[in-house]
Amino acid sequence: MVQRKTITVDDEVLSCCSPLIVESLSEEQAHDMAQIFGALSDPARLRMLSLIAAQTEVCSCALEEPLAKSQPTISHHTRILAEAGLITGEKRGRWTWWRVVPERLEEVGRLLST
Amino acid sequence: MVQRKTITVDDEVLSCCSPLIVESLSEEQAHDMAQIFGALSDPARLRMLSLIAAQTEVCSCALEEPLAKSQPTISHHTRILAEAGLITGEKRGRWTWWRVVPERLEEVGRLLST
DNA sequence: CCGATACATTGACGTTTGTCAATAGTAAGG
DNA sequence: CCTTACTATTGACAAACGTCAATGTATCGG
Repeated sequence: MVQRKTITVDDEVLSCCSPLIVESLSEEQAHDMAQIFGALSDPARLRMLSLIAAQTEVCSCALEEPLAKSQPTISHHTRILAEAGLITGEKRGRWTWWRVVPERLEEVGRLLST
Repeated sequence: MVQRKTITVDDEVLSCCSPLIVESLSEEQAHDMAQIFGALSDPARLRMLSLIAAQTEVCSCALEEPLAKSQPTISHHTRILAEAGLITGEKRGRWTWWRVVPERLEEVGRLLST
């Protein structure tokens, strides 16, 4: 399933401390980090992320209304957040339940720390 | 000067702890945060940021070669990073010297911390 | 089975973004 | 001044992005 897939480059980028500050980024590292921050660079996705974080578990249907976006758009955004490893989706019955990945948020946050 | 301008919304977004996790984001907050993360969502800008961070002060002319981009493109990216408050430019003589704003990086990083 | 429900995928459209050539602005040196 | 050097701005163009209608897929209830 797409929602459970994590991009292949996480470990290389986030394993250590802060490659952004410590060393000069390679093109690959920069590309991978850009993808992660790109997932955070849209208002709808940020609000979506905070909505999911507010409750511990949210199904896609509960996002459509507060974000005022169509169902395909919601699905599109959850996919992008999931591919960045920021949320995980578990399909139970007809619903897909989303939750944030706190460790991942911490990791990304540490990218900006000295 | 454009390089010294900081966007007006910084305080509202970054003053407290972590609005992303704590509360549900307003459209304005989400828009402003998205702009900041958007500045970090490009490989060229990330490498540029790490190049500036590596040395303490860099002039634009020293970025053109390692990034392999044209001069207008470099100027474009420095502008975006500066408008996000991540770097500051000081014009001395003919050169514009860029440096990172560590506190700002910390602030942005804390947005992702719980 | 069949209809309904939740979600994903596809295709299309307008907008934004990254890029560079060309041009303009500004500061230093003769 | 006039020229040279560094940077910003403008305009143009292709690629990427956000959005939604239409369609597809899978799951539950009857």
